[in-house]
Amino acid sequence: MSSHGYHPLVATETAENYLKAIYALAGESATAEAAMSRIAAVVGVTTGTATSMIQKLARARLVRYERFGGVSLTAAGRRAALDILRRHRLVEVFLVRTLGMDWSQVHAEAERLEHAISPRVLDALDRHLGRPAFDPHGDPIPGADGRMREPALVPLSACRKGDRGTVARVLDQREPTLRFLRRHGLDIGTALRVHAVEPGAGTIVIKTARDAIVPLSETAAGNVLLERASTPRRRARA
Amino acid sequence: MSSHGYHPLVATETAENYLKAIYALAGESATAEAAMSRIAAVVGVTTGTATSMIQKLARARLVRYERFGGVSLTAAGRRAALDILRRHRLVEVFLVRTLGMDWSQVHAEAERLEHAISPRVLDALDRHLGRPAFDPHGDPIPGADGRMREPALVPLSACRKGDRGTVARVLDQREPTLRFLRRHGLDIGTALRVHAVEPGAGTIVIKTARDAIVPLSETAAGNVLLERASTPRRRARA
DNA sequence: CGCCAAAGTTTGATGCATCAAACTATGTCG
DNA sequence: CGACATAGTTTGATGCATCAAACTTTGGCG
Repeated sequence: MSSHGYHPLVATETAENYLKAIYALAGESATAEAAMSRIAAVVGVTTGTATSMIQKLARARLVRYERFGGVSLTAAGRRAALDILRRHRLVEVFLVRTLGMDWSQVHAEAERLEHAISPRVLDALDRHLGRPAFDPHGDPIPGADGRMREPALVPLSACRKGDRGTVARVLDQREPTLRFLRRHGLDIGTALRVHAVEPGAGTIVIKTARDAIVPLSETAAGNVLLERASTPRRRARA
Repeated sequence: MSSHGYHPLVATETAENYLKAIYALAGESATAEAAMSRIAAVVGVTTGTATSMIQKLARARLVRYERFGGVSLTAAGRRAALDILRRHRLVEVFLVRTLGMDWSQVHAEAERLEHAISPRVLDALDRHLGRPAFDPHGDPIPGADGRMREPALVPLSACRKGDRGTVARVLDQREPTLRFLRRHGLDIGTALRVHAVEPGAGTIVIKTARDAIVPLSETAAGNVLLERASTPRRRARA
């Protein structure tokens, strides 16, 4: 019951969550810094708590930190963050493809499970799923070597009337958003056309292949990334 | 990242481990009591730690406890323990059947995963696996209602020369034991015959359908449960 | 330039889970 | 019956993660 036996990259689940938050905020670039208050908000703690946790991560050489300066990931920290992201996204693929769960629910579930996946299970899962490159929301899955290609995609909010493309990625993981998109047939891989842009109303109206007309706010449209119709590529189907 | 949203039966992972330990030691019977030192040993903590944790579980009405008296599960505690057992065993079936892992490894992995499985995922998993009744070691899986049938089986150590049967359950989850059994073709469902009982050597020698002759100590044989040849029944195949 | 709000840090406290070590019941055996 | 070993409990401490609240920088603006 007690002895576990394999030594995870990072000491605790909590630390993993902080690293994931910093990665999400600062991204791939080693220079980009995350603000303490943003980290605290994403992890869901007070800024005081975040400060002391970040100081601990800095002592463990997972982040670079200077009093009143920003926070950025070290190479080791980035590796750990990508490892967590890999676990999270593979779990999402599993939940959708193998267990048949809805894409609107799997983010929260993967949040729980990602910390309990050992390298052995992760590898078996990856093999079982056929080494997928994208998760059910179109997010790319880092490889076992920590490398990840982020295809260049256009946010729907940057498109103009008449533009065509297919839904390639949805950045917003919130359940209502994803349920809304699914309800209107806007799954990953769906072809669509920008029917109208209404700056006055702050909306972008799209028309799907099934001739459904769906208006989205600019904010919502900013979270839907398109692959331009002219440049076909293979993607994971959810 | 922060908000989880579903409220588990028991507050913490640690508490779950204590309940599981008590169930393993005291079993189904409400009267049976587990000794503090045994609980501490199974969970892997000092007796002092166990005492204080048990006192907390008693306050939460999950166990019955009296100073210097034994520890037993309340109805609520037993329900929680069976729920954990269900998660553990379904995860084991998944790891073997879906991911193709070896039965000698899955116990340790399930130990990690069982705490991260939400009711929703558990249910999807159960459906995906076809609602199995036994895990890869032949242990029965409690139903969603908390009910569990433990078929009556005979330990190999209680058999006599000439007795026949099939391996139905292995109580010892340790990796070397399971690797040994598999190496000698003693999987769940394997038919065998007791070839000789050697009280002098403290061994029981069995002969498999493939004519392999395997000697086991009485202790090891006590952990291998047989289904008598005369009473066929359907079991989960690993 | 100097002040102030916003962002960040520190401090002192809490609850959880743990340990080592001091202490206390229990029951067995001479 | 009583002493003693064994099992169990208590106490005081540690480390983790957290909060609220007091405090300190920083940077922009009047």
